[in-house]
Amino acid sequence: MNTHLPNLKHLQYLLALNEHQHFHRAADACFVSQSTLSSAIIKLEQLLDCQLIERDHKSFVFTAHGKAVVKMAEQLIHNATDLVEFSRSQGLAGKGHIYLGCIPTIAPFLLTDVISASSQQLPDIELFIKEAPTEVLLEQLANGDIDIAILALPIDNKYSNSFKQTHLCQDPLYLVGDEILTEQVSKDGGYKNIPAESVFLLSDEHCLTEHALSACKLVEQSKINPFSATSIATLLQMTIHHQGLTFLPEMAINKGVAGHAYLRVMAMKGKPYRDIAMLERKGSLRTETFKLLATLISELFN
Amino acid sequence: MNTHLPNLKHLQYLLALNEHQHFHRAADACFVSQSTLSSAIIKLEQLLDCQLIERDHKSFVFTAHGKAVVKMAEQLIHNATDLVEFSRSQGLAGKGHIYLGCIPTIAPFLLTDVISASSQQLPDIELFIKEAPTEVLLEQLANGDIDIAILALPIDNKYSNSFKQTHLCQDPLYLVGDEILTEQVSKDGGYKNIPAESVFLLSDEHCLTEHALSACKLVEQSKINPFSATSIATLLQMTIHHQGLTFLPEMAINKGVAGHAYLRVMAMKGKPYRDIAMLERKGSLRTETFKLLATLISELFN
DNA sequence: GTTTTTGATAGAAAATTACGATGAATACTC
DNA sequence: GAGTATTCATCGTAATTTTCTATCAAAAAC
Repeated sequence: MNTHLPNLKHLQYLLALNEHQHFHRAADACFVSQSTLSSAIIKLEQLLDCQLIERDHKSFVFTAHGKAVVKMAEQLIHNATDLVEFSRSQGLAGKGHIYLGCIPTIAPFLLTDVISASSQQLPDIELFIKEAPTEVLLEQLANGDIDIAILALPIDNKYSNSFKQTHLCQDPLYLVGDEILTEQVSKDGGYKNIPAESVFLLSDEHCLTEHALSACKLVEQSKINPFSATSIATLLQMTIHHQGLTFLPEMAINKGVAGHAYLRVMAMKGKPYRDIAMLERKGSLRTETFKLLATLISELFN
Repeated sequence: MNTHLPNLKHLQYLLALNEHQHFHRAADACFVSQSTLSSAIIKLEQLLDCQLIERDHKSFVFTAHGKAVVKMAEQLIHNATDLVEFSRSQGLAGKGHIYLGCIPTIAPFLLTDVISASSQQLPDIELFIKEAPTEVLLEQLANGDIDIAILALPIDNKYSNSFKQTHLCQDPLYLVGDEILTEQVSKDGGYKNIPAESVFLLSDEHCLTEHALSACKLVEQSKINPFSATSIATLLQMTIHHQGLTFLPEMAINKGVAGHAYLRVMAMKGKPYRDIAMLERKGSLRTETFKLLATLISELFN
């Protein structure tokens, strides 16, 4: 807090004076009295400690410096107006920018559809996507880097009770992999007869791994291959190459990722699924807007 | 006059809040009370019609949009501060930008010296030069496009009594040209024995032409070549090529423009000269600054 | 010489901004 | 678990800033 800054309204008066070259007409254009405009200019000159116009009792001219100030003021007013107009559109339901975070095992299968549906049905909303694992998303949501997060439940985090959850859909998990192995598992109803290290999983920060393990009730650590993939694409490549098994969510399969001739896709016992939800901060006032987006996403999957 | 714009001070409060992430510390940094800052933020949110921060009674976070507003506000405050600081330096004696207009028969011989001397002796002044004929300069001076004009007296213009004149120097005129002709003129004390069309002049908008004619008392129109040059360089080329005569000011000759082997330079009868003066608007408050520049220029020529 | 135009000024009114005290909700301490 | 501290919001009042109305002074127009 150092220099005193001018009142933007007074700068607008200056611009009006420059435009109309006449105190009374400029004042009219600003819907204020002539004396208001006159004293505002004087005030500006005092604040800026320099002469903006030279008067000779009947008329006036802008000084060269006055003209330079006008140019700068125009820019300033323009930027300020931008800021206001930009903000105004943000508060209303169904409008504004939404910063949306999404976990990597959802993003590639959900977001293209969401973005195109949203640009159709919610044309006044602009989405800005960030992809990050659950823990990072929760952090970003808590500190305001993103407005909403789309991820798989449950979440368990120091912030989690300051978030509001909106359930979006259930996403079933499937067993995917080598034909012989998938049939073996199907016949046995378990994993005891498959070779060691034949189950491939994503790395630990992906919650999908957790879901898959709890869904298949795989307890023998030896069946799990020590390589851990960091993306579903890599996971599938590893599975194919080593003739192994893995678990994929339906939304990925629907997008054709398991379309490789070698792969078999098989429903699992107990029809396990993951719950996909949208999170927002409880303090947010844009619930209406976010609900519109949530409804749109739900409808895409039901 | 349309949208209401925010108070820049309030935007500064917002920036302080962003920086300190704490109402009380931010308020301290702005030298206001915590309640002032708190209500200023609320006021901003009302004006912008959106949520900038989300509070939960003990703490708060900036929304994604709040962060965007902070970025824009930073830019805005920065520009506003620039405007103020830029202006502040303008009013003081010996400081600021000076927009200086000069006629083309002075500019090339005076300004390089003036600029270098000024940057030495008046380092806080920055000169911006415009070159234009007298009539244009007077117009620009009157409407504030330039702060001061340097030109040859006398001036006679609808604005001229709203200008203040500062005499800078006397600039003697010399007869320049073909050896035989210059000696002829010198011997005769007049122009009756030189060939027709052997006197070369600048075009009419250059006041030097007027000065030259009144100085030499040349009445016979037939002696004047119908070609009229638009610059001293061209004038000299024409004079040399057609073995004619012309008139040049001392400041041009001192800069070596008449250094061509063929040319003779001869003082004229009655030692005619033009008066060089600096003009400013009577309404200007920067007289002190302009006087410093005038003194500097005078000293360069005395 | 009077009227009109134009910008400045003074004093009162209105609006805005700021302050101090208090309150509510939460976290911290012992 | 009661007491203390921290933190931001709120309320009423005070100070400041902005604006208005009316009037003035200078110059131009008629």
